[in-house]
This record gives sequence, structure tokens and C-alpha cells, in this order.
Amino acid sequence: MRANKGEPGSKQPTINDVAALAGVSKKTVSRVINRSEFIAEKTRKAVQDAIETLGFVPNPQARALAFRRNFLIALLHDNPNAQTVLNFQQGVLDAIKDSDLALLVRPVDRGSDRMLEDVRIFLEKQRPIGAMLLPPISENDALAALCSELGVRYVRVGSALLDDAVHCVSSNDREVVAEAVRRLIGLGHRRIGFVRGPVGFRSAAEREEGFHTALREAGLTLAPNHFAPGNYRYAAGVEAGEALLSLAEPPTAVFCSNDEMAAGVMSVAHSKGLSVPGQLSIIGFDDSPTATHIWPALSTVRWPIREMGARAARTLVPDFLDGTAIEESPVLASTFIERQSVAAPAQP
Amino acid sequence: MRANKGEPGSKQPTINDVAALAGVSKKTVSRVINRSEFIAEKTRKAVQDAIETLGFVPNPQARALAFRRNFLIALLHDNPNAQTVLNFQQGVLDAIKDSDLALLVRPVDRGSDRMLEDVRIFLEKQRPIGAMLLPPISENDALAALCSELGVRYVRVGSALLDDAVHCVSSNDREVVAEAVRRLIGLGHRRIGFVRGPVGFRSAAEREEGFHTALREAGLTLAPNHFAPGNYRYAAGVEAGEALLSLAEPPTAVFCSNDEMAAGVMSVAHSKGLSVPGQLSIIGFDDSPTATHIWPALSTVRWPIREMGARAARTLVPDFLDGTAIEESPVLASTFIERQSVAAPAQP
DNA sequence: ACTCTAAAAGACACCGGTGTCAAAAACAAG
DNA sequence: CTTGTTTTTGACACCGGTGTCTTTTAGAGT
Repeated sequence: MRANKGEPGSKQPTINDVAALAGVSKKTVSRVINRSEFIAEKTRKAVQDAIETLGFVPNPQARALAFRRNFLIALLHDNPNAQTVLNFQQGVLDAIKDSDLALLVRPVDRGSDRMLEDVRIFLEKQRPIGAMLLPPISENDALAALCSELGVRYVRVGSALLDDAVHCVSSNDREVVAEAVRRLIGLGHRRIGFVRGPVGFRSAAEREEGFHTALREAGLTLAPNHFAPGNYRYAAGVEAGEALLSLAEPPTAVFCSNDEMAAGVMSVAHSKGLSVPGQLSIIGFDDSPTATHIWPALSTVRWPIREMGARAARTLVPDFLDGTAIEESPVLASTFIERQSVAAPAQP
Repeated sequence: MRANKGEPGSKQPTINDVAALAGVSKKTVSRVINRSEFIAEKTRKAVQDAIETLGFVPNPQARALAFRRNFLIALLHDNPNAQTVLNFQQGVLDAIKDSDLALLVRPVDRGSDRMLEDVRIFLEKQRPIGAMLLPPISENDALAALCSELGVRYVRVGSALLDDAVHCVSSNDREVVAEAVRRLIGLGHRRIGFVRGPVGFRSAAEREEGFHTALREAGLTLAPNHFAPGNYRYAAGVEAGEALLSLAEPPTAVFCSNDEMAAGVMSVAHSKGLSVPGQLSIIGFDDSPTATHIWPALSTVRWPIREMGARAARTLVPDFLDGTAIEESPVLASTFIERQSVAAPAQP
């Protein structure tokens, strides 16, 4: 049964109400809430009953004050890919579900020069225990430094170690990109184009390295005009597509550093009347919703993003998430997903 | 200048530190923080200086406790469209930026039968002042009832009034859908297909009504086999496409109730070798990222989602967001966006 | 200078929890 | 039945702010 909380005038029951009803001191109730040992089973039961009867829920603000620490963790992101953010967030919530923690989500405007100041204000005001930084802002060292300065723990999420291992959660993107490109090579592709992510992004560099690794293994090299710069946006994919597909000897396959750019390349292929995958194979990266919304469906690399969210939370605040000890390695496995945008090259 | 907060052993300065430094009582400092009147300009200045010197930031937990109310608002969502959620969230943050409010974001698992119970636990634990419900869960009356029961204000966001006007923020989707369909008719289309959203969704019904309105005005009717059910998912779009485009006399244009389904229809058109928009015009709804990532770019309806977020926040907690008085009408304007997926029908 | 009033500042309790340490209860051993 | 130990419980201060009410100060009027 639940107390009549809906009625006007009725208030949230407090620890005092519980104590009075159970006939014990508030400190004893506090002990029950916090699962202290040194409590007689009989007393615990009585208090537990009183809690149920009143529908008592401890006031998190009061607890935070008394504990001299709050129970907030923050998710800082500036992600062009909304689905990624939400999936990650879901993973975090999976991990903290049975804890006392709450999650604050905070978009960060990377472009703004007030960015650092804004984040500082946010962190100073909310004082979360820890913060999780999603790529690309996870690569911002000033941000990490700010967290350190303010005594806020942090975890950086990314495709490679960006910091000490204790501060990172990452995935083996490089390896999986290599695997995807090997697949293209295995199908017979020799002229493979590459559309890069933005300069200065670790993730972009990782993917590029994976690409080159696979090429090297096969004794191939990337023709300079088969390389296109990009910035992870659709428009950059279109530009890259225009450039690569207008060549006298265009690539028969293109690896794009994310799905959005792959969609851009694909639309250029369509508008030029090239069939995909018949005349051009395309691979993307992210497994964003776009990957399955375009036609043909895009072969891509899936980031274990939800798991990374859960892992990031456990890495950030292991002391609040009892049970699971932190596994040794912070690297989770991405997977290559084959759909319909890849086939053997047309016979010359 | 800022205090040496990074150093180990140094603590957050409290109101007491400020009071001591300024040589006043903590209550006076409190008055300055809360912009009380009845404070001598000289004193205010002294306190303000002390605050700056120490880098003092009031502890929100302590304030919440003393005020007997916290400063949290919650965003409850279960949205297939991540971008929508993030844009809405951004709008909310725009609105609360200069206030004391903080935002909790909480995904809700609509499918789960524990959904209501989960939300109840969340609300009882966090006790936010108010909650904003994004569609489709904004249509859930049980959820609204739960908020009322727990004394949590709420605002429902949707494409039509779902509740009292005080509890709603919506947009004129019906009208804009009609406008889009009129455009098709104006181009000469007579056989126009319709792919509906899920049964029981207000948004789906609104869009359908708008569609019929435009048809009626032009003296047209929807052939029964030009209607396809759907659920806002890509796969449903594919099914609808298969059904509509296999007809002996297929529609020359299709209005899809969201972009994802439109993408599905488009991919079927591609695979059947139909050119879009040459042989088939397609219109979507949402202006999701997908709309511009597919080829040809999709004509669609843009929801003023960020503005709605800001508006929802102001409607929810006008008393915390000074300045802007609430405008009378809670209906914001959606807009029809023309891209490349619409053209005049091929001559028969 | 003196009173009166309004403005400004302070004292102290309180919000709803937890930490500390002492007191009470329970139990074992002599 | 005492005494000594170990569990269990409670009293009270405190976390960092705000509300209420009182006191002090400043300024106006006579």
C-alpha cells in the first residue's frame, strides 16, 4: 500500500516519520537505508515495514548534503550522430540502474570559444562525481584538464587510448576497419578509395591506419587521387564522391570514415548512374540509422556503443556500482556488418 | 582570480567562507545570491567581491534542501528519432540556460510493462519540479496521470492538443501536411498514395487528416489500395512500397507519415528501377537526418522541434524562467521543405 | 538632540539526511 | 550474579544553504 501522496497538504514522508512509526531513532533508519551491518534483523524488518507503509523515498538532496558528495554523473557530448549519444546514454543507464546515481546529460558546443567556460560553469554548479566524454570532445585535452582541476573524475571514450588506461574506454576500430578493407580486397578490388574524417580527430586517424594496414598487407597502395579529405558530414561525402568518381580511372570501392559521408558518396554514384554495388562498392562506419535507410543498405562497422556506455560508467565510478569488478582491458569489440553495398568489382 | 581549487586538501568554499571574508553574516550572503532587495549597495559589492575571490558557487543540493524544492526538470522520451530528442533537449537548454534549473533526461521503455513503475521510481527519487513528455509517450494518459498524482507538473508535446491547453505544446502538422499534399496535386498528381503511422498515435491521425483535407479540397479520394498501414519504421516503408508499387496502376506520388518510411518506399522504388522523382514523387515527415542522407533528398515537413523544447520549458516552469511571458497560443509552426524527391508526374 | 520609521543585517532554527561517539542491550565466561 | 566484550541503538552535531523574527543602523521629521 502506498500513502495518499496525491492529496493536497500531504507531504513526502521523511526519515523522521519513518523513525517515529517504527519506534526507532532516525539514525537507525539511516542505517537500514544504507544497508549498514550491525543491525538486528528484527529492527531492520520493522523499519523496512515502516518504509513500505509510508512509501518513503530518501531525499537525494539531503543525502548528498550529508554525505558531502552528490550522486550525479555527467555525460558530455558534442556528437553529430544523435543515435550514438542516445545509445551510449542507454548503456550508462543500464549500468547505474540499481545504484543511487543519476545522470545529467550535457551537450557541448565544440565550436564556441566559450565552450570551456560553459563546461566549467556546468561542472562547478552541478559538481558531478564524474564525467564521461564522448568523441569527438573526448579528444579535447583541455577538457580533461579542466575535469582534473575541478576534481571531477572523467572517462574518455574513443577509438584509441587517449589518456592513461584508467581514463579510457575504447574499441578496436583500427583492426575492424582493416578487416572490412580486407574483405574488399578479397573480393578482388584493387582500386580502393578512402574518404577521411576530419584532421586532428583521433578516430579519423585510427580508421585511416586500419585502412592502410589492410592495403599494405596486400601489397597495395593508395593512389593519391583516390584519397579524399572529409569532415564526417554528408556534404563532404558528396564532394569526395564527385572527386573520386570523376576520375578517368575511378576506384571500384570506397571506404568512407563514417556513414554520413558514405551516404554522400552513394548519392553521387546514383546521380552519375553508377550502380551500387555493381559498379561501386561502399563501406561506411558507425552503423547509424542512415546505414539502413539508404539504398542499398550500407555495409559498415558497428561500434559497441551501448556496451561502451555501461563500461564507461563502471570505469568512472566503480565504487558506486558494486558487483562487477572492472575487467583488465578497456577495449571493446567493434564488428564489421555486411549489407548490400559491397560486391565483387565489375570485370574490366 | 580564482582560488586554488585544484590543490589537494582545498575544498569548495561555502557560504560561511564568503561571509567571513566579507565580514557579514551568511544570511546576508544568501540575500546577495538570491538578489534580495533590501541590501545596501555597498554590502552587496563587498559580498560580490568575496564571492569572486573565492570562486564560490552555491551548493545546489543545499539550496534544494533549504528551499524545500529542487531545481530539476525532467525530459521523458521514447523516441525512435534520436535527432528529435537531442534537438528538443537543446531547445530546453536554451530556455533554462540562465536559470538555476538543471535538466534530467530519461529514456522510457514504452514497450515494457514495468514502464509506469519505472517512471514512478524515477520521479519519486528525483522529485523534479516538472516533466516534459515527448511524443509518442506524450500521448500516454496514464503517464500524465502519474505526474499529477506525484505532484509533478508536466507538459505534453505533440501535434495536437492532448490535454488542457496549459499542459500542451504542439505544432500545426495537420495544416502543413495538407499544404504539402496540395503541392503534389498542384503539380498534376492524381493518384497519391498514403503511408500511415501507427494506429493509436495522435500524430499519425493528424497527418492522415491533413492528407485527406487536401484531397477533399481537390475533389479527389484515396483509392483503398493506395493506402498502406505503417509504424514509422523503415521496414514498414519497404512493405508499403512493395504493396503500392506492385499495383497495376500504382500511385505517381506517395505521402509517407515519416521520413524513415519514406526512405523505405524510396529504396523499393530504386530496386524496381523507378526513378525518383521522375516516375514517383515522395514526401516524408520529420526532416530527420535521413531526409538529406538519401538520394534524392527528401521533401519533408520540419517540426520546429528546438523551439518547441524552449517553449515546453517555459510553459512548464514559467515561474523559474523570468522575462518572457507565455504567449497565448501553444501552437508553433511546422514548415514544408521542398527538396528533390518531388516533381510533376510523368506524362501518361 | 530626539523620536519614529523604514531599511539593512544578524541570530537562530530548520530542511532531511549522515558521522561520531557514547550508552544500552545482549551474550559469554567466570 | 558479576564482569567483560561485542552488538546494537541513540543523542547530538553537522552538511550548506534559507525562513522567520529580532536587532541594529540610517535617515526623515520635529
